[in-house]
Order: sequence, then C-alpha cells, then structure tokens
Amino acid sequence: MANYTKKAIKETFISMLEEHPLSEITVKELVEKCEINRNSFYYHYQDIPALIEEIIKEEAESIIGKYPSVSTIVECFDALVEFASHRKRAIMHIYRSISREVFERHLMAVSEYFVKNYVNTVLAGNPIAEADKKTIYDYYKCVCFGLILDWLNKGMTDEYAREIRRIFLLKKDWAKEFAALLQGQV
Amino acid sequence: MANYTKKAIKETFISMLEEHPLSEITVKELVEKCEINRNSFYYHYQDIPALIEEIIKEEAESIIGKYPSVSTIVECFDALVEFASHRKRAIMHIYRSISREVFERHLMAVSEYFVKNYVNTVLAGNPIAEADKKTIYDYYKCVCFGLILDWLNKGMTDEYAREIRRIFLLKKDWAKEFAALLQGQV
DNA sequence: TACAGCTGTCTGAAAAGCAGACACTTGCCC
DNA sequence: GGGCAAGTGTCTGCTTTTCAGACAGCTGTA
Repeated sequence: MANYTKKAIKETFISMLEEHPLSEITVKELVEKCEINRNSFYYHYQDIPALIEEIIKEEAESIIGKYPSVSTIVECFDALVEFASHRKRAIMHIYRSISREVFERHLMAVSEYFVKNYVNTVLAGNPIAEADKKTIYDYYKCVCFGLILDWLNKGMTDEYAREIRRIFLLKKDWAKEFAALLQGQV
Repeated sequence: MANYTKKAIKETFISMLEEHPLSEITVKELVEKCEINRNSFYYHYQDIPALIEEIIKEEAESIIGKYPSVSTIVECFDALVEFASHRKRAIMHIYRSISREVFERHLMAVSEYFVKNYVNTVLAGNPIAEADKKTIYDYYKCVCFGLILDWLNKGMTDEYAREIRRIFLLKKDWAKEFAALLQGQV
C-alpha cells in the first residue's frame, strides 16, 4: 500500500509552507489545492498539527534510514544540512510556529540516534559500563541538538554550517575522550 | 476527486519508459515500483496499451489546453518542442513500438486542432466556403503532422526543430494564400 | 515436456474517499 | 453587542478504490 492521497496532502502542505507561514494555512485551502474532499483529510489526520507531527516524524526517520550505520558524525551532519537546505522556508515556518515543540522533539531523536550509532562504533574496542555509555549518549546528543538548533536560529547560513562542521571534525574523538574521563583515566 | 494512485501509475510508467523500451516493461514490475496491488492496475486499465492510450490522450489534451486560442502557429510549435524535449527517451520508446498508431492518431488530432484554430484567426476577414475551409484544414494539418513526425524520425534534434520553425515562419500566410488559390484569385 | 513467470480475470472484504449536515469557534463589520 | 461570514472538527451513510488470494491461460526456455 502506498496511499498517494496521503502523500499528496503532505507534499501540498509543504509546498504551501514555502509560501505562507503556518498560521495562514487552513485545512480548507489545503484540500482545495489537493482536489480532495475535506473529510478525506480528516480521515487521515485529526488536524494540521497531527499532519505536521507525521511529516516531521517521517522526515526524521528517512534521514536516519539513509544512514543505518554511521562511520563519521560529519557525514550525518552533511546529509542533514543538504536535506535542510532544500526546504529552508518550510522548515523556518514550522520552526517559528507552535509546532516548534514537535520539531525539536524529533530533532532530538535524530541526534540521539546518530550519536548512539557513532559512539558505539568509536567505543567498539573499549569495554564500558552501560551507565557511562548512557551519560555519553545524553551529553552528546544534546551537543548535536543544540548546535543544529543554533544553526536554525541563525537562519541556516552556509557559513555557520561550515563552522559547526569544523567543530565536529575537530572533536572527532570526543566519545573516546569522554569515556576515558568517566573511567578516571585522564 | 484527484485519484493520486492513477496519477502515480502514469508517472511511474513514463519514468520506466525513460529507462527501458516498452517491450521490456511488465505490469508486474510497474505495480511493484508503484507499491500498489496488481489488481489496482487492472481496476483502472485493461492493459498497458490502454494505459498508453490514456497517457497520450491526456498529454495531447494538455498541450491543446495550454493554447485555447492560438495567434501564431510558431508559438504552438515552440510549445510542442519544449514539451517533447523533456521526454525524448519516453517518446521515442512509445513511438518505436506497437503503440505508434495511438501516438500518431493523437498527434494528428493536435495538429488538426491547432491548424483549425490558426486558420480561423487568419481567415477571420475572408468569407470562405465551408468546403474550402475543410480542404485547408485537412491539407495543413497533414503538413504539420508530417513535419513533426519527420522531426521525431530524425531523433528530435534541435537543428531540425529550428529548420521546421523556419518553414513555419516563412509560410506564415499559408492559409490566406491557399484560400485565394481555392477562390481562383491567384 | 515441464516448469517458471507473467497475464488477465474473478471473488469478497477492507480501506479510502465522497456529499451533506451539524454545532461550535472566531474575527469582523455595522 | 448582535449578526454574519468563514473555518473547524465530527458524524452518518453511501460509493469508489484498493487489497489479498486464487484461477486458468499464454510463452519462452531448459
């Protein structure tokens, strides 16, 4: 099953976000653009926020899906930047709305996923307590999350993206260092 | 109603034609690419030729729809060339198959539509017998049809498109001349 | 010949989409 | 502040579309 109507709803909605801020988008206008019945919208989604939730969730999953196992965190960051650059306007409209919470929640989830993946690769050789691992996950997922959020807040400029990229490259052994710290080896 | 599944079938089919010749495309592969049930295909179309018929018909109608009233035939030709250039491979695959007949039938219809439209504009002032008008239609629709077919046969090159364009420009008063001939004024 | 793979058709059931109606909120104009 | 237009979210009953699974028939090939 593919459900192309649902797909069309999502695509149309995103395209509308490229034009207007979220607050100006109505269900009525959306279904008219899609050429579907208003009830068909409500069949799939409770309301616009629910639609946004799903879109963001799926986008987050698709980003993760592209990198089932990650060798360097920079790769992920590059992918994320490339993805985001194509939808700057829509992302900013969602981000600057009441849906910001949804957005941040999923961004945090994506960060956590990548960090876990990456940390596990880096620490493959080092036997380390589960509790310590969790601390590392939590700490660095917040670092990633914060950096990306900052990038968004600063208008997703290429300059700042490069700056963040540099940080990632410089700190490429972060997980190892942290693990050593936790184990009192430093 | 929009029926996005049907739309997806058509789009997927065209994209497959960009890759393989028609003879290598199966219903099975098509529905797998679409991620729909095989029966859903057969619900909409009897078979692949029926699908092709509909695609060509709709494309022909859409070209006509873009030019409800035509001031110069060159405009139409330009539009047609622009349209065709985007889908060279798919068009060639259909054209070089058993579906050629469908293709030509609709191309003839499009030619007829444009010629009628154009001739009526040019001959607006000249009162002319219906039978003569019909002769003009028939003659020039075949000219258009033949030129475009020739262009296709020669691989839709830009050079030949320019050449045909020049012919259209040179013969921009064709309808008037022909009318005069029919009326024995020349 | 046998077999694998695709075709076109048929079932019956489930999912999706529809029109039309309803009460409710909200913003705006007089 | 009352009326009103426009959008919302929900409901009902109906139609259309999509589905899984099965079937016999055709075709190329080992």
